[in-house]
Amino acid sequence: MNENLYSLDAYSRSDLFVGIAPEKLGDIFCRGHRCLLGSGESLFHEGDPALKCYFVLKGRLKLVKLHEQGKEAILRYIDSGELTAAVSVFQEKDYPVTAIVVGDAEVVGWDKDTMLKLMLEYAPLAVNMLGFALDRIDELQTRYLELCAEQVEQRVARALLRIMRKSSHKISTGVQIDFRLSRKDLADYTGTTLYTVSRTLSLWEKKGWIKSGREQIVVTNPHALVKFAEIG
Amino acid sequence: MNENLYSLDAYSRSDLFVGIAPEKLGDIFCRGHRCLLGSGESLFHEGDPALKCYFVLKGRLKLVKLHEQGKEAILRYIDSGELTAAVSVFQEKDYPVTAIVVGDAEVVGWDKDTMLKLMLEYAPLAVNMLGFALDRIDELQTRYLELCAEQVEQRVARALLRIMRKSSHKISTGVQIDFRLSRKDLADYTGTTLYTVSRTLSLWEKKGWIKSGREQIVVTNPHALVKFAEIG
DNA sequence: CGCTCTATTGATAAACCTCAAATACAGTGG
DNA sequence: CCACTGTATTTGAGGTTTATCAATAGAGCG
Repeated sequence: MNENLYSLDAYSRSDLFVGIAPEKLGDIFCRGHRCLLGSGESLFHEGDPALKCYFVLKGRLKLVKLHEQGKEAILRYIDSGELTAAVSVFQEKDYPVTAIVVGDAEVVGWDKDTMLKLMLEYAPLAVNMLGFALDRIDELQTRYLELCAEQVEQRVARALLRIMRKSSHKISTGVQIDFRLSRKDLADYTGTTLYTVSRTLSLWEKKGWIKSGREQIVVTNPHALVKFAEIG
Repeated sequence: MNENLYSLDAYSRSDLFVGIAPEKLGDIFCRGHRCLLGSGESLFHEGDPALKCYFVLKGRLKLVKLHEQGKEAILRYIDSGELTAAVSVFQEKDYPVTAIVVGDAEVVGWDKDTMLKLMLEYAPLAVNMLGFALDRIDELQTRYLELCAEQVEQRVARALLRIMRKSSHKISTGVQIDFRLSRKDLADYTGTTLYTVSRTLSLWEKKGWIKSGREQIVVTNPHALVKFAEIG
């Protein structure tokens, strides 16, 4: 029962369910399938038939898109309280991206039919989903422009700040990223190489803007980083 | 009356209105504001309060996003039969992009309230909009990956093909892009400079893949271009 | 015909990637 | 507690891609 309560809590905190009576959340919850996942597991894979969409109850997913020559781009981190793979509901397509679990995670999945029924039954759900889709378009467009117009260091700064604003906690020395984030991850997120990210972070460490270790970063001077991200 | 018929025709051909009875289109049409636009005019500008969303009846829009240092990215061309600025309906935000008219165009705009009423009255409209939003996310993600992983020439090839598939017509010597497309446009679309695009097109012209003039391109060997776009 | 905008092309420089090798670190099992 | 092993990270050197700058040529328009 504790588990159920926990999950319902994650539901009700999410903006996805704004406008839906809290007592209905149990119903929505029951009609999906719960799933526990370990670090590095993939929830769905690019090219698989898109059968379900998922709500993250706990933990985090990394959405990546793969390129032929082995390169990959991190499109987004999906924190708990967020929905992903909404495509599955509307189109008879394969997943266009891969979702990889970061740390441990717990998700609920609904298949196409169930989700369609839920959307008809709980109208705000569809509207909220459209709202989120538009948010994601905006974010992608912004990052697309940054990738076009800015140099690597500036993009890394923006990436680090974007991740920090979404998933970090204060510690004595600064603001720490909540999850394991390697140089390679940051590189894939910003369209560069792990070498360049490493050099960049080393430089910032010398300047006292950050403090970084193995797959782990603390931003010690967010203000300086913000300024740099804006001016370049 | 001829004009009305023309416009209704554009409506009914658009996938946006799938699921809505054709005889209702007149009603939807009447509740928006028609607007004729000349080449280079901007329909809305990044940073303006987002009051309306627009359906393109005729002509074409260019969606651009501007960067501080004068650079700009072309996010998308919007052909007739497509909707843009759906953000305006859902969020109290400013437009995140600028829409510039390419050639001459005719659009219909609905303000937020009208659009919300229409969506409630004609349910398929909301669902179709969500479907299109998801399509756009997919396209942006794909282009984002390409920008991360591919070199300039490959990206230019993909861009030219993407534009060709959407807006071209056959002529005796090949497939001609429907609208004026400068080297600068292609550069802004692919995240490079007009110089590099010029060099690339010159090369392809020597190879006999294209035939280009001032703001105008004919693809004479689409097959070769497709192959190049895939292999790089 | 002259004006303006677009395109071409060469030379140069900058940013960044690639490769290679060394080093640091976390986790594991003795 | 320590050595061991597999990653992650750092850093240098060198090369490639692509941007930048500059100058010229060409095309369309009044």
